[in-house]
Amino acid sequence: MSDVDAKHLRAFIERIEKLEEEKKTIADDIKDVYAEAKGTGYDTKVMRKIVSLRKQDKDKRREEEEILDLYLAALGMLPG
Amino acid sequence: MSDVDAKHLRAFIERIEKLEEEKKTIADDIKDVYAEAKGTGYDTKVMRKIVSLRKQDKDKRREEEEILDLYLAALGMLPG
Amino acid sequence: MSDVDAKHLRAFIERIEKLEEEKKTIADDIKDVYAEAKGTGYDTKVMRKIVSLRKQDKDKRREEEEILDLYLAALGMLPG
Amino acid sequence: MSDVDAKHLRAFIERIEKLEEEKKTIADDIKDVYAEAKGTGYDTKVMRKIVSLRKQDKDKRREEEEILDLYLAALGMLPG
DNA sequence: CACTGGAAAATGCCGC
DNA sequence: GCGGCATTTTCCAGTG
Repeated sequence: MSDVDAKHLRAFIERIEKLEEEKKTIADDIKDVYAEAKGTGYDTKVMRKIVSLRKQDKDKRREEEEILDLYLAALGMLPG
Repeated sequence: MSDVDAKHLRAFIERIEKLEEEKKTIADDIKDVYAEAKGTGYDTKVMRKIVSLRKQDKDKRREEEEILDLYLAALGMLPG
Repeated sequence: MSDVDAKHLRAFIERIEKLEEEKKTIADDIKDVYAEAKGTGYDTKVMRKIVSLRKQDKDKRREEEEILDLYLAALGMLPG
Repeated sequence: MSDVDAKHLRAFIERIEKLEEEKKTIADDIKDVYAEAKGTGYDTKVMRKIVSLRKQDKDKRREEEEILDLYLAALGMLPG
């Protein structure tokens, strides 16, 4: 591997590591919020379940749009 | 649960969801970097290994510093 | 490890391997059904999406029941 | 899509869902065996490794037999 | 501190 | 043959 390649690879690695750090920071922030909520008396287990259910709603809606696109594409490709 | 509580809980949930979204954005960015690296010919599996190893190094170093601090603290030699 | 232990472990491993085989058989059956459907003109991508959405429905319903239990438990209303 | 087609599609979907359920049942059975093994003191991580290695062996042996068959066929020495 | 449940990573599969 | 996608497996934090 040439020096140039090595530099290139190193740049990629460093970009990733920087992003990973940012991601970790946010993950810690999330933990903090749960901890704060717990500190004011909320049940984190319930909270996590709520967050999870709401996420499922979003995901499902997104997928329903996808399948609609699939249907439309299928209809657009019919000979008639 | 009173209205005030409900509002409070809702605020926590929304903070979490916002953070989760940010986290997802960054995770996607990381994927993009890997994809870009792959597009220029790098093996992402190897790259992931490198990132992982370097992370272990970092964690190890951090841990060693913590232990050192513990020793220093025990000896009453820490400025704090 | 004693001979008895070795036998015991071996028995566990073999039970697992047998089950894994059965699982693979069923996975292959599923593939066959998709292939058959494709052969009669259906779009497998659409089919997979349908199956996936219906599965989400089921999962979500199950989770909603779980969170209901959590609520009831929190209110001290669960016979547990 | 005609009613007949709809019925046909529905039948395919239901066959798949039934098989998926069976697959899930077996997957759960496997989990149970691991749990039982764990309960009697075995390290499931090690067990998983063993199962995985043995699977690789099996796959490798199968592949080698296939290659052998190819050779034999090329030489006109296969009974089929 | 062991266990469960959820996130992340790795693998395999399908369609193009 | 490859890229994207889904499944599976692995890992880790949170909980009791």
